[in-house]
Amino acid sequence: MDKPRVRFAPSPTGYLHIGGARTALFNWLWARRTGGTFVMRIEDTDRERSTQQAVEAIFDGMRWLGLAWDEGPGVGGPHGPYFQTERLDLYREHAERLVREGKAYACYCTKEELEVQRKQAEAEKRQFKYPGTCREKPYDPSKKHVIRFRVPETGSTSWDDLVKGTISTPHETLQDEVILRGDGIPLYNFGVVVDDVTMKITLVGRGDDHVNNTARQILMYQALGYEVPVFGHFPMILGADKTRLSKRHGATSVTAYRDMGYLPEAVVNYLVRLGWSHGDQELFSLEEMIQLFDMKDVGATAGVFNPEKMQWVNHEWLKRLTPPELAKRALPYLRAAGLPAEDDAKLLQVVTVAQERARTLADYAAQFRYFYEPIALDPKAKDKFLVPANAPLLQAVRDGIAGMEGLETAALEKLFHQAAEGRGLGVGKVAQPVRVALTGGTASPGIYDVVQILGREETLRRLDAALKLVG
RNA sequence: GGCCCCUUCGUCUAACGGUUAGGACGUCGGCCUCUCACGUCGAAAACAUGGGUUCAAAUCCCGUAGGGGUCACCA
Repeated sequence: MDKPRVRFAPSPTGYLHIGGARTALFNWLWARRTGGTFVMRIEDTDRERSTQQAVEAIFDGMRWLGLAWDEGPGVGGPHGPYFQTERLDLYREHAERLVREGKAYACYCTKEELEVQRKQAEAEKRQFKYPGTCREKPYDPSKKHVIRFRVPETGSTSWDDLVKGTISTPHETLQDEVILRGDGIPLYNFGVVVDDVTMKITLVGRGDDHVNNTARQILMYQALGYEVPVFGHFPMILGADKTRLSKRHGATSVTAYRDMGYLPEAVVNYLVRLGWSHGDQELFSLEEMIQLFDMKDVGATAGVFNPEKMQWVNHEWLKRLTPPELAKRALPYLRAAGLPAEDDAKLLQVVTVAQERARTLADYAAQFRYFYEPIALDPKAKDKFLVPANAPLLQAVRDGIAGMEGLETAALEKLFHQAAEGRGLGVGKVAQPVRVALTGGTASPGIYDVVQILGREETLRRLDAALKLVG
């Protein structure tokens, strides 16, 4: 059997969104898994809404996720061009052939005429369906016309959907739809069929919302005399209110998650688990997914996008990075937050302590500003811990650090313990005031780590400032 | 409204006729501990509903309800 050929065919009307990314991912995984080919095609026939900017945004998102295409824009391939607007001749040829064979016909009805009929049907509470007005009229290319596809009036078309099983569509619910507009631009269903045929696509994996297009497309394949591919329809991704995921549910573009400090590994991992699973396993590398993914394991039910779980997945991936790798990835986020971070030993220390504490790379900047900037003293923390009673403790720590050779953990530990025990206190009683003095708040990484990252000079400066404040 | 699809903890899901219905996120509690987090232990939490079929149904069939999708010279 030939290797599968799959495709991702977005319309460049906006950024790459979560749902599109998952569709792309499933197709990509299948291609990688089977040694097949992943084709990228841009469906830009809606000239009003398609933009070059959106094309770039989609490519950008795909590249970030690590989903490279084997054929398509940029990489070329034997079945191009890969933009529909560059394939207009192909659609016309196919449409004309259908007209010649009587499987399609020219329709001279105007939009206005049809609109009147549609209104009429609506008024009579009737389902509007193109009545076949031009079905038997002779072909006159000199008159303004569109091409309509002739659909059987009875019977039904069914197919064995890879994820949903057998689906059947009665022909009476279909109509003679327009496949080619007067200006030669194909309509969606026709463009898809001609392209999938000429690009030799063997498996069409796409969103659930295309189920109702499938029978008409199959009818077109048959009219054209081409082999029908296998179809698989992935369930929708929903928002918390169980309606289709959209902007009002929050961020929906994959690049928004990049900007929020998510790792592509995590986004892909989360997305693959939305509609697919492998036993109890939650974490998958791209390599593991490729090995384990199977279209047959894709579930049939729509899934709610859960930002909390994606954050958890992100944290898991963050925890798996080595500190140098983490530093490299975190640096741009610290910079973006206006922090004077460098790719140096200090950054390595910061990301190491942040690794278990922050769930996104953006959190590294948000939560650990005080390693790079003067502290923002939390008033409540100040009132509770920077009080005269704690002055001797702060002083003891300050003097101890001032007199230390280095800042080894063991030495710091000894200092804090002595300061506490000498007064019959627990270490926490010392650590908290110091923590407030050094970080401005009551929650931070281990206090010895904080001292080491800040360094002796800065630690002493902050302790002195706190002592002054205490009075 | 017509047609199509879907229905297991709040959420993602496992189960492929026989399980105390499992795991994960989230939530709550214990432990660990210099705070936070991590880790760890534990708890609460689901088969939409009514009929069949079967010795046996979350699993198969039918109905009902609920949800989603789609009905363009958009994609």
